[in-house]
Amino acid sequence: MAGLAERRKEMLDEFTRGAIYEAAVNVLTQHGLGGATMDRVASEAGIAKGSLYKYFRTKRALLEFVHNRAIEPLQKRLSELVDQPLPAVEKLRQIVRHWREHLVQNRPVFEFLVNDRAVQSLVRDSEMTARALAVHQIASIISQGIQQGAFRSVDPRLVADMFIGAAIGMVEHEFSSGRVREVDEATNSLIDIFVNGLMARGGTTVLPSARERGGTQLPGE
Amino acid sequence: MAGLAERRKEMLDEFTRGAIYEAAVNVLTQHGLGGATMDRVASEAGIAKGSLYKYFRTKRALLEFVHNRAIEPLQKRLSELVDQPLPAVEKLRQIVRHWREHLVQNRPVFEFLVNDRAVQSLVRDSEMTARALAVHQIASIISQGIQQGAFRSVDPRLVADMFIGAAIGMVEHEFSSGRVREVDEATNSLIDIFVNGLMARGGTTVLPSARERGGTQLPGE
Amino acid sequence: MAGLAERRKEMLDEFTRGAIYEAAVNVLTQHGLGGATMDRVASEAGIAKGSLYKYFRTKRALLEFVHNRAIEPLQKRLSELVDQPLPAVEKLRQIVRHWREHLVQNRPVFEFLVNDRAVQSLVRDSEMTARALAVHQIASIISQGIQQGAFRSVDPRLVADMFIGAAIGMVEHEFSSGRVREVDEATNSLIDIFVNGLMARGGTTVLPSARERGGTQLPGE
Amino acid sequence: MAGLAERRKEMLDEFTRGAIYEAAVNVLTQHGLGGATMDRVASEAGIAKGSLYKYFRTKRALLEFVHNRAIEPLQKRLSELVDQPLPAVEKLRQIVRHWREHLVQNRPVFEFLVNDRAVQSLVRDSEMTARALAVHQIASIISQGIQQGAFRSVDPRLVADMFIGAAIGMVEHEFSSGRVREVDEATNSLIDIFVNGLMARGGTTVLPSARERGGTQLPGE
DNA sequence: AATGAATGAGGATTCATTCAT
DNA sequence: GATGAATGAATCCTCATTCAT
Repeated sequence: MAGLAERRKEMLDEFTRGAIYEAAVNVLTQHGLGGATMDRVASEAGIAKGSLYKYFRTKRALLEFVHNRAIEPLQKRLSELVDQPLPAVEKLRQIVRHWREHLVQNRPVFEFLVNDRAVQSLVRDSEMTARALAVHQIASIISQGIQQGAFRSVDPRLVADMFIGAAIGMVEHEFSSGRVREVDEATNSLIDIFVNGLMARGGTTVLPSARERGGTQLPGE
Repeated sequence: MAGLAERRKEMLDEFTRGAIYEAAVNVLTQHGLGGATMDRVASEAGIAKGSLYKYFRTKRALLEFVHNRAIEPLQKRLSELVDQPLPAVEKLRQIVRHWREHLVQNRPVFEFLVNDRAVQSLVRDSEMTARALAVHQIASIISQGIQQGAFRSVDPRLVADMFIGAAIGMVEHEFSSGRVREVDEATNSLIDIFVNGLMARGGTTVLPSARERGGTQLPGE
Repeated sequence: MAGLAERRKEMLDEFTRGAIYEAAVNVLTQHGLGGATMDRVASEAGIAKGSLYKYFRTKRALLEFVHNRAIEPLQKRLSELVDQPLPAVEKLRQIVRHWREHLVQNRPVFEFLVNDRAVQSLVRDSEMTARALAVHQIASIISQGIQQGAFRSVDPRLVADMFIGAAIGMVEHEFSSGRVREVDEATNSLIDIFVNGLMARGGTTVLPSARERGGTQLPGE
Repeated sequence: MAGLAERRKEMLDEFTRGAIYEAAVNVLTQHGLGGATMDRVASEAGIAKGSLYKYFRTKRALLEFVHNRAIEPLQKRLSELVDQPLPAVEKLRQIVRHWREHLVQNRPVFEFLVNDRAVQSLVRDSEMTARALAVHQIASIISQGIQQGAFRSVDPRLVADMFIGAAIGMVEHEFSSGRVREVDEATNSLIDIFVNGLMARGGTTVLPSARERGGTQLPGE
C-alpha cells in the first residue's frame, strides 16, 4: 500500500519535473537567462510559484536540474562508447556525431545554459564539472588510440580539451552560419582534421613546425 | 591653448577609464557577472556611482567597453598577421601563441565576459560579433594555405570555427589543469594536431575516415 | 465553488486598491506630486513596495487610477444629467452644484492631480482626455439650450470650455478665500452670470460690445 | 569707473538671464517639467552648469524667474489698465484680449509652468500668488462697474475668479481645438457672455434663475 | 569669473523566497 | 498539498548641488 502510494507520487513528481524542464527551456529560449524568473517558469509550467518551490528549493537548484538533464544524454552516450570495443577514431567520430545532433536539437538550452559561464559558476557542482568528466573520458579514448598505435604520442588531456573545443566550434559554426548541413559532413570534417591534419600530403612541402625547427623565430614572430 | 586643455582632459578621461576597466575586471573576478553591479564597480574604482555614469551611460556600455578593450589586442594582432608575408601555418602558430598568452594574462575577463553567452547577447554589436570577425580572418588564412598548396581542400570557415574552438579548449585546459606550461608547448601541440593530425605515420594503419570510406556506416554508428 | 473564491479575491483586491487610493491621496496632499514616491504610498498604505507593484505595474498606472477614480463620479453625474428631461439651465446648474461639492470634498486630489498639467500629460489616455469629454457633453447641453430657444446662438464648445473654466475658477475662489459658503450661493452666482450676464438691466447704458460696435478700436486697445 | 563697470556687468547679467530664460522655455517645451534638468538648461543656454548656478542659486529660483518673467507682462498690462479712465467692460475686454494673445504666443511656458500645480507650489512666493493679484485687480474693475451702475451687484472677487477661469478655459479651447481664431472672436464671445449672459432676449421665456425663484428646488435638483 | 567633474541621496522597478489560507 | 499574495533587499539610473582648477 505505502509502496504503491509512494511509487504513484514518485511518478507524478517525475512527470511534473518533466513539465518544469520543458517550461524552463521555453522561458530560457524566449527571455534569455536574465529574463528567466521563477514566476515565468511556474506560469509556463502551469503550476503555482509555491509549487515550483516544492520541487526545487532554490532557483539555483532548478537551473542545475535543467543543466544536468540537458547534458545527461551526452554523458550517458559518452560513457557507453568509452567501454565499447571500437577503434579510438570510431569512438571519437560517433561522439562528435551524437553531440552535434543533440546540440542542434536542443539548441536553446545550450545557448543559454550549458555554454554560459554565468550558469557554469552557478551550477558548478562540488566535485567535477560536466566538462571535466567529458575531458577525462575523451582523454581515455585518446590514450587508447596511442596505446594501440593508432595515434601519435600526445598529451591526452590537452588534446581532449582541444577536441571538445573544436566540436563546440563546429556546432557554433552551424548555428551562426544558419544552415544545418548533412549530418555527417561537419562531423567527418572534424574527425578528418584531427586524424589527418590539414597538411596536403604527397610532395608538397610546408614549413616545418617550430618544434621541428627547434624553436627558432621566423621574421615577424 | 585650447588644444592643451583638451589633451589634458582626454588624458585624465583615459586614465579614469583605465581605472574603471581595472575595477570592473576585479569585480567580475570576485563576484562574477551576476554580482557585477555598478555600485561595486564604482566603489572598487574609488569613484562615486554618479561619476561612473558620467563615463558610461549605461551598464551595458561599460560591459561593452570592458569586452572590447579585452578583445582589442587579439583582433589587432590577428589583423596584422593576416597581411604579413608568412606561410599560413606560421600565421596560425603565431595567432595561437599570442591568444594563449593574452588569455592567460587576462584570464578573469575572459572567464566572465568574453566566453559568456549572456554577455555576448548584451554586447553584441549590430553587425559582426568579435568571434565572427576572427572566424572570417582565420578562414582567410586557411584559404591562403589551400591556394598555396600547403593545406588540403577544406571548408575554410568551418575549419576556422573548429580552430578557434580548439584554441579556446587549449586555454581552458591550462586553466583547469592549474598549471601553465612552457609558452610554446601547448601552442605547438595545437598547430601540430591541426597540421599533421593525430594519426601515427609510417606503416600504421587506421580506419579510413568516412569520407574515404564513401559514407558507409560502421556497426554502432 | 470557483466563483466564490474569485469573488472573494476580487473583493479583497478592490479593498486594497481602495486603501491604496486613500494612501496615494494622503501622500499627494502631504508631499505634493513631486514628493509622491511609490515608497511613500506603499508605506502610507501599510503594504510593502513590492505589493504596491502587484496592484499597479507602474507609477503611471497608479496615478491614472487615482486620477480616474477621482474624476469618475463627476463624469458619471454629467452623463446622467445630459440625458435627463430638464431645461438646459437646470442641467448646468445641477452640474455646477455637483462639481462644487465633489471638488470641495476631494480637494487634495484635485489640487495635485486633476488640475495639474504634469499629471495630465502623464495620464493622458489615448483618445479623449477627461476634460475633452466634459466639454463635449456640456457643449451638447448648450446646444440643447440654443435649439430650445433658451440660449442665444453661440459656439457651444467655446462656451463650454469657458463654463468649465469659470466653474474651476469658482472652486479656486472658495479654496483661496478659505471659506466655504452656502452650498447654493456660489453655484447660483455662476449660473446667474452665464445666463443673465453682468449687465445691469433697466435703463442703464453700457458701452456696446466690440461685436456691436463693428470691431472699432477704442483708445488704449 | 566703478559705476561704468558695474553698469556693464549688470547689462551682461541681464543679457545672460535673458538667454537662460529662452533656454529654460525651450527645455520646458521639449522635455516637459519632469525633463527640465539644470544640465539641459545650461547646455541649451550655452553656458556651464556652474555658471547657471551663479545666476540662480537653486532650481526653484530659476523656475520662479521663468514663471515671473512669463507672467510679468500680463500683470503689467493689468495694472496699467486698472488705472485708466475706461468703462469697466472695456477694461475687461482689453484684459482678455491681451491675455489671449500673450498666452497663445507663449504657449509652452504656460503649458508647463504657469497653469501647473506642481510648479505653483514650487514657486509660490510667500505673500500673494500671481493669481491672487490678478483676482484682486479684476475684482476692483468689477467693483468699479458696480459702482458706476454698469454691473449688477455681485461678489466682485468671486466673479473675478470665475472670469479668470473662463478666460483660461477660452485659451484652453483654442489650444485643444488646434485652431487659432480671429483675434477678437473668442475675446468678444467671452465678454459677451459675461456682460449679457446666454439668455435669449426678447419674448423668449426661460426658467428664472434660482436667485429669482428664491432658492426653491426644481424636481431632480 | 567660468567651468564641468564629482558627488550621493533618492527613486522606480524587479524578483527570489516565504507563509497563511 | 497547492496556492499566490506579500515581502524587501537589491539594482539601475538621475540630477540638484558643490568645489577644485
